[in-house]
Amino acid sequence: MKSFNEQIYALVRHIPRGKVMSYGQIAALLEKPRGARAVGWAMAAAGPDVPWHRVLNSAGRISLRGDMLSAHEQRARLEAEGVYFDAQDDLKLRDFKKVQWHPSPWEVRALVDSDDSVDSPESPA
DNA sequence: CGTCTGACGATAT
DNA sequence: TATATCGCCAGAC
Repeated sequence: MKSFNEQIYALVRHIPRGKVMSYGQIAALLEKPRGARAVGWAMAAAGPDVPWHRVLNSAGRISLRGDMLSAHEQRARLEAEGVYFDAQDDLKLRDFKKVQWHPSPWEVRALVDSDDSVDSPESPA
């Protein structure tokens, strides 16, 4: 059984381009309904192969880490995938519900189990 | 080990 | 509807 972190990365790696998910949603799909904060922690330590920018909070808004730079980069990456932001709140998605990915629980387990990627930079070929 | 921290989230005010 | 609080999980010390 993969660790919670590994499962998180495996799932996030499979979020389709132009789609997003919330921290709590990811935790719930991995059978830890109250593990949203842990997901955020995992994103902070995510490697370059993890599309961390496709993960937002439950309000469909970018969560800040203190500096605004990372938030700005996250927004830029999402816009590059065709995701639009609210004109009133530049960190909030315009149509969060429409771009949110809703994989079924069994689909999630299947892709998490089949994902053999590892977090370390040196993945065995 | 116990304690504190944080890219969260639901509830109470 | 907009803050303030409190609970949770994995890690860092």
